[in-house]
Amino acid sequence: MNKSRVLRPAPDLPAEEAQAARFEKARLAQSTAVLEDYAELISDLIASEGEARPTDIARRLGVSHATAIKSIARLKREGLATSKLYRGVFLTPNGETLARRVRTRHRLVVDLLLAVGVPQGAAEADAEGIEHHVSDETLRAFAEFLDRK
Amino acid sequence: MNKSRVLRPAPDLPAEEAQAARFEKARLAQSTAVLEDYAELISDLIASEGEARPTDIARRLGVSHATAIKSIARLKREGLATSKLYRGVFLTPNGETLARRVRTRHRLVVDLLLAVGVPQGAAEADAEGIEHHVSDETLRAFAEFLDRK
DNA sequence: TTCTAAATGTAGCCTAGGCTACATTTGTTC
DNA sequence: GAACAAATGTAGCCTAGGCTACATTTAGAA
Ligand SMILES: [Mn+2]
Ligand SMILES: [Mn+2]
Ligand SMILES: [Mn+2]
Ligand SMILES: [Mn+2]
Repeated sequence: MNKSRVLRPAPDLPAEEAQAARFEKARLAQSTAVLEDYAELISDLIASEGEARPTDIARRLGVSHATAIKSIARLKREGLATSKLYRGVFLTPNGETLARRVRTRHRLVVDLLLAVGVPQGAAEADAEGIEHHVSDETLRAFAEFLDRK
Repeated sequence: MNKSRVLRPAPDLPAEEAQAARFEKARLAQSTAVLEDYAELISDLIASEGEARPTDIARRLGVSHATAIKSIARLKREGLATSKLYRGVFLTPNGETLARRVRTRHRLVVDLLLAVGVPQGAAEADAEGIEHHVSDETLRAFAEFLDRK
């Protein structure tokens, strides 16, 4: 055993666990970030183009089409999307629900950033990553803040 | 070729590229998030406990010690940390610089969230993920907003 | 109808970051 | 100084999400 463990006062265990819980939450959010971005994008493409094709999805995301197809496979596996061979991608009801939630959240995050004075370009760029870590509770606070303004 | 590509008006290419750039930026930020959290945590542990040991790092992060050791290996590979066999972990000058920057940013993000009305617990939890996606430009806007208040 | 380019799909490779199980070293205690 | 428990390190496995190269299918054009 390391001597320092004995000489040092016991660390604050609850605080340590709370910190670990925060990191775990961030890791969990990260693990669904890709699903969220795909759902939002597929929904956008269907709305604006009438269909969501793997190539278009890939180009918008800046990844290869092979990568996009692999992620679409995960979406299907998780019950968020469907597609038939050589046909476009569609969202299941669960996928649609996710897309709506994600789109709303994305917009609110951008609006909040703009409201506190972040320049347009930075707001739009940073929101793409930030959004996935904004909890419902935080989102509510953002909405209330924007209302008050 | 898909018929719809012909019938549909040409999509706005610059906008598509801009969107891809935003996603790419988010992916890049994600790829350094782990390094940032480790640097910040190692610095905190050295400050508060006098040393940063793999077991303590692992417990604070909520991962196994094997995972922590593997990530520490990456920190070393990237010139951010050093360690000798069975000894604790230390930050290189580059690692220290990173830790300082990350700690400052972390605090600013929490403060900004609190300032717009996010409850303490949610602010601290969400900040752990959000921080990695906050650009310098956005951070500056946060600082100015907090100053104005 | 046939040809051909684009889209789609598949295979196989890589890295990061999780994990468990096992081996080694250390340092305290007896 | 030996024994033991804790810490540290290693090995090997897994999944996600990147990539390139190649195969197949589609659908518009000739
Ligand atoms: Mn996003
Ligand atoms: Mn988004
Ligand atoms: Mn963090
Ligand atoms: Mn942090």
